[in-house]
Order: sequence, then C-alpha cells, then structure tokens
Amino acid sequence: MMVESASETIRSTPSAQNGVSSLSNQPDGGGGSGGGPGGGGRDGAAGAEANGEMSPVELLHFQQQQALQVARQFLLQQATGLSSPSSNEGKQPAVQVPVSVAMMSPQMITPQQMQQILSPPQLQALLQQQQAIMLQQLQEYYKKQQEQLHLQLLTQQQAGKQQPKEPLGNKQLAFQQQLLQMQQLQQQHLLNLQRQGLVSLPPGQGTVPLQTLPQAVCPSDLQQLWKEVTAAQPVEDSIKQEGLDLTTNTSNSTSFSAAKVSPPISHHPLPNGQSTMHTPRRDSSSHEETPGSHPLYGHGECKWPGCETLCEDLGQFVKHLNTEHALDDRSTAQCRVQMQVVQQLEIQLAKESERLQAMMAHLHMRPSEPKPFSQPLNLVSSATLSKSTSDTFPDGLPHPPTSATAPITPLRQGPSVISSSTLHNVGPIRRRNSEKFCTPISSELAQNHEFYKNADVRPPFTYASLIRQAILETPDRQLTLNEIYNWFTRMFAYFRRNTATWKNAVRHNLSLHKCFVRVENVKGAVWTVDEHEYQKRRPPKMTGSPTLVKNMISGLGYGALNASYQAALAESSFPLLNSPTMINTSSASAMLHVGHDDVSSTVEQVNSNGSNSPRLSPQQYSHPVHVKEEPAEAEDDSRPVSLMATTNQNVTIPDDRDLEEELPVEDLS
DNA sequence: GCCGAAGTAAACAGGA
DNA sequence: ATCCTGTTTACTTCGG
Repeated sequence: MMVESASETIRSTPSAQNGVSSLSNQPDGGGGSGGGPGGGGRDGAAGAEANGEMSPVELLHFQQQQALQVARQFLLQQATGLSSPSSNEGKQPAVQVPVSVAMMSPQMITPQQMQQILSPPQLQALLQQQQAIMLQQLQEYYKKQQEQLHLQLLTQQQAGKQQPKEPLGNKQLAFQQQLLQMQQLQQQHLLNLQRQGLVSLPPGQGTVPLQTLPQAVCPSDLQQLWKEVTAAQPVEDSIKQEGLDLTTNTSNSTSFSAAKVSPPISHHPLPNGQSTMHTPRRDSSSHEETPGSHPLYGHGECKWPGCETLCEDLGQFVKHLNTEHALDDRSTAQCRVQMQVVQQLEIQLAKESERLQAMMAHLHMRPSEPKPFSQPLNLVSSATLSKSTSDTFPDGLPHPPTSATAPITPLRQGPSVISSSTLHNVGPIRRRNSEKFCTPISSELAQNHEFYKNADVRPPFTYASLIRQAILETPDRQLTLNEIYNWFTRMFAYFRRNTATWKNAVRHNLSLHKCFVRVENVKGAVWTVDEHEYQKRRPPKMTGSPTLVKNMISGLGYGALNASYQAALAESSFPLLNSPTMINTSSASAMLHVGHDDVSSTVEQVNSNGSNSPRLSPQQYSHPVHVKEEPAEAEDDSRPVSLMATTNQNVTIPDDRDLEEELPVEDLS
C-alpha cells in the first residue's frame, strides 16, 4: 500500500541517519585532517629537470632530485594509503617503488590490502618496522648525499677560487630546499601516522634524525633549520649569485603540509661546523621592539634567520644588515624559505585550529560527560542555531552562537554521546524506552537540551510527553497549539524540519489523548495537561522486584538519575514507604503505580494560579510567574522558532520537577 | 499471536 | 481560496 511504503521510508530515514551518523561520523571529527596534507604533496615534486649538460655537480643534482622524488612518492603513497584508504581506491599506485623501498613491502601489497589482511597490532608493528627502515634508508641516503655534496664543495673550493661558485651555491640551495622538503614530508608522514595512532615512535629512536612529532615549531628549531640552510653556503662568498633555482619551490610550498620543521640534521652537524653551536634560546616571538628598534634586531643580536650576529647597537646592526643581508639571491632564498616556514605555520595553525574546534565540539557535545549540568558553551554549528540563537534560554545562559566555525553537523554526534539517549536512539523507537524506563524527560532535556537543540536527532520521547513537557514548562501550564509548535522547534533541531509530519502528530496526540485538555480561552483555545489522565494512561509496568527495578535503572547508567532518586525508586517499590513525606518516595511510588491517586488535583485546577500548587518546581518559585491569563500578547511569530520570552522561563534544571515529570506521580497530595 | 502504545499519513470539518 | 486548528480513521511498528 502506498501509505505503508510512504510511512516506512519516512520512518526509516531518521533512524538511519542517527545510526549511521554516530558511527561513521565519529572518526571524522578527529581525523578529518588526515588525508589533507598528503594530497597536495604530489604536485610538489620538485621541479627536477635534467639538463642536457651533465657536469658532476649537475649529475649529482639530478640524482638527488630523482632520489628525492622517489622518496617523496613513496612517502606520499604510504601516507595517502594509510590516512585515507577510501580515497585512493581507484588510483592505486602504479608508483615505481625503488628497490630499496620495495624491499619494505615484500609483495607490493597495498596498504589497504595489508590492512585487510593483518590485524591491527600486526599492522601497526609492520608499519613501525617499515617506518624505521624507511627512515633509516632515507637518513642514510641523505647522509651520503650530503657528504658527497660537501665533498664536492670542498674539492671545488680547494681547486681554486677562480671557479665561479654561483652554480654550486645554487645547487646547494636547491638541494637544501629539497632536503627540507623531504624532511618535511617525513615529518608529515610521521605526523599522519601518529595522528592515526598507527605509529608510536619510541622516544629514543636513535636512528631517526627527526624529532618524533614535535608539537610545535619551536623557534629554536627554526633557527637551527636556518642554520642548516645557510650553513652549507659560506657566507663570505655569497655575493653575487644569480638564477637561484627556487622558483619551483615557491610553487611547491603549498604542498608542504603541517609538517613540523624540526632540526633536520641535528645529529650530524655540517662539516663546516657553523651549525648548531649555540642553541638559540630566545624565541623569536619575544622580540619586544623598542620604538627605535628593528624587527630583526633584538637582544643585541641580528635576528635574521640563522645569523645571530652580535651587534652592539642599532646602528651597527643596520650596518650589518646592509652588508650581510643585502638584497642578493641568498637573502632572497632565505626569505623564500622563511615564507615557506610561515606558510607551513599558517597551515599548521589552521589545522590545529580545526582540530581544536573539533575537540571542543566533541567535548561540548557530550553534556553528560561532565555530569553536572554545566553547559556554558554551546558549540553548535551555525545552521541550526541560527534560528534559535535569539532565544534566551530558560537556564539563564546566554547561549551565544559561539564557534560558528565548528564543523559539526548536528547529525554527527548522534545520541550515542548523549547519556541516556543511547538507549533510544535506534530510530523512532523512543517510544517506550524513555518513559517506561523512567527516563526523566526534563532531566534528559536538562542535560542534553543543548544537544537536542542543535543536533538533528530525534528526541527519545513520545509526542505526548513532549507536549506535556512543553505545557508544564509554562508558568500557567497552558499553551496554544502554535506555542507548542514553537516549543518543539525551539527545543529540538529535529523538529525544525518535516514540520508537516510532526505537527500533524502533535495535533493528533492532542486530540487523541485524554490527558490533553483543550480549554477555551479569551483569545482562543489553549491546551492543558490533565495529569491524572496522563498518568492513568501509563501502564503499570515495572512493578517487579525492587532489586530488578534498581538494577535496571542503575544499569542503564542514567546520569540524570541522582542517587536519591534511585534510592527512592528502590525504596518505593516496597509496599510501605518509610518516608512518606519525601516527595521522592511518593513520586517513585506513584511511578511504580502503587495506586493511590484519588486526591488528584487536576491541572485545570492549578492552571491559573500555579504558585499555590505544591507541585511547583523551584524555578517557578524563582521566576515570577507570568500568568498568561491574557494571552493576547503578540505571539504571532512569523518565525516558527521565535518564542515568547515568557514561555521559556524554566526549562530544565533537574530537581523535584524531574521526579514529577517522568514519574507518573500524580499529584503529591 | 494478541494487544496496546506510539508514530505516521490522510481525510475531513470549521473558522479566521 | 487558503491556511490553521482540531478530529478522526487507518495503518504500521514495536514491546510486553
């Protein structure tokens, strides 16, 4: 039948969303940045063009380029294969892996295959092994090349000064750029792996000249890096160099990921010994510039990257700056490198910021974790919030639309992160569980109202209980239909769509259940709750053994249930109540349907002056009741979400109200 | 399998 | 005529 199919699809949609979202989106929050950095690296394959003339230096350069490219490809292959397995299914690498690298993956098994074959521990062990071997090889290669380079440099220098040094300088700089890139790729690779938890390099991985995942680029690292960069080129003969082959690197710079710039070759200082002699302990960020100072001058030193020349005063520094750091190719190259560093830092900053956002979103999206109802921040994304931000919330918190950049979609954090919602998140099943298992709707809302407000998750409550909640939240305990609508849309992001469906359901429930009484008012009709009827319709379940009840409740792990409440529940299941004055016990007894209620004062009786009722919650005492005897206040909300400020005085705080909420406590006589 | 509660869809009516 | 409100019916799903 048509009806069946239609309802089926509609029904299954939210459940599927919830179920999937909590699973598939969960890792997205933390690891979303994994695939990013690796992707851009391919384009950064250094513009290694083999020129026709092959001098030894050229040959060396060419070999370096080739080896570096191979290494980079391998790194990228491994990084992308591990970080985003799904992304490269189609383009599984036809990368020519060099022999030294192929040795690591014996049968040319793709990372995906390995992941499928091996168990996670095995995979991790294998990855670590590969990591170590690869890094070792890279380091060895790197060492060799560097030694060769410096050997060549020395021989050339000793051969005579008549030979122009420019090409060599260019090659050196280019090479250093390549080395830098390679190391950055290594760092990036390590970073990716470590972020995925696949590799946890021991702190003393001596063979690896890289710092294991430095948390940030410390200034000393930068200084050291700069020393490495500038060290290979003697300063004294760096006068006129032209044609620095760094233009390609600028285009490569985007390929640099968030790799930390760590001291690249700290374990094998350069032959000329200029490097790493004194560790710069002043951080570059602390250059407090006196008015007559220079950004590059501080603490009596030249702050040009890698320079640190002592200058007694500013004048001397300026002189030094003009002489040593004049506008030449070397300075230009250094500037380019610095640009890359800054660029990487920016990328890193962006990534870290994104991670921070995700972390904050994640943490704030689980209001039940920090048990107390403290939700000062709302993490919510912009879209759903945009409607309801203007509302002043009953808890008195401002709820500003903070962190609009938080990428969390409401679906992402499914009810799985909600305390008790895990019990009823499976689709539209909220019906029985929440209520029959005495999930206090108000406390649930109190704890998770931020979540429900912003997450497109179906609340685990029945329409009837929601309607009742909405009505009871108002001071006068009556609402028009439109106000009920507004309450739904205000409190639950889920009800901001499919309005026709749930509104129809609301109307249906209002008409269907006797507990909702329609009262004609001056302005029109308002709906009230007949508590007696409401509790009558609840079946006398859970009248079993008290231990059963208690275990069930405690086993559910409801954070909302406080100890007294549980105790009251347990106690109340006994025939005689030891403390009849306790509202808790009486409530619990009512919940357990120890039938008593004849003394019911119906809601209608408490309608107009609820302040007299003993059932009033503290909020109602605290908040001056705005009796809406004249509902003529312009509630004509064009926006369905905008709500009258009077109606949302008291939403949540779990206390006595809770007990009377979820418990069929009738009227505490 | 039955029953009741709940959700969904839809038709219908009355009023603004 | 349209929309909102309210009622009712039918059907399905789910849990006891």
